[in-house]
Amino acid sequence: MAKLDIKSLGIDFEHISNILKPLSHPHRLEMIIGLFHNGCTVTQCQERMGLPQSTISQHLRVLKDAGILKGRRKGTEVCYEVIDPFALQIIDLVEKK
Amino acid sequence: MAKLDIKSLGIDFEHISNILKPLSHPHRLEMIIGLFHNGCTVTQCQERMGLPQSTISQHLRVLKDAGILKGRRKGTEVCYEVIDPFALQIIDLVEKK
DNA sequence: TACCAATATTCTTATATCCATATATTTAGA
DNA sequence: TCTAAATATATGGATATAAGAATATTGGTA
Repeated sequence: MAKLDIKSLGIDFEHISNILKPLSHPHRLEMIIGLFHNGCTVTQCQERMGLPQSTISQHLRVLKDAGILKGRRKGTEVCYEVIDPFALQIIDLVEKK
Repeated sequence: MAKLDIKSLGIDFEHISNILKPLSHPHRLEMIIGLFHNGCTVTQCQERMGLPQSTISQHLRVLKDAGILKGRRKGTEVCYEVIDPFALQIIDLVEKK
């Protein structure tokens, strides 16, 4: 029986790990799931996670640079939301786990 | 409308990122998916990926230490297989993508 | 036991990540 | 325009990760 060559699957491993890597940090994972449930602003993240503001901002930036989040300004606040479909699928798995 | 506290979800973020992190490397991702399609031994990985044997072994060790893989010895060879259910779900997503 | 193939480990260097402190930027409102 | 609140960026030190070369181990077989 001939095996299916993995290359024929046409998977872009670089791209996928560019999504997975930012998600694979406990703080970022908690932050991103918290966006749905407990508010999407930096300050709200900061309050529930108990981390310095700059640390929160930096984690959000990693997620934004990866194309996972985008920020929407409302006055002085920025509300972050998940925009990457694959990331959404992962988050779904995590929540069901 | 009262928001659901994220803590009530009881998600173990540390544990999840301990699975996600090892998966979030392009070589390891390719390796682990190749296990299904193109052989599960170190040598087979090595041949299809074109990396030094020690590099392959080290990546497999990371995955094994995380509890994602286990190795089954057959004589002089070791056949690796995925044993973590969450990892299997991720792999499933990746293949369907 | 001696040897070979397959796999694992050690060691080393280079690079990346994490996270806190301090500082800058942006926006709204007086 | 001055100020305060929210967010972003710069910097630096500690730690972690990546990967290849060299070496060690394990298992089968003569």
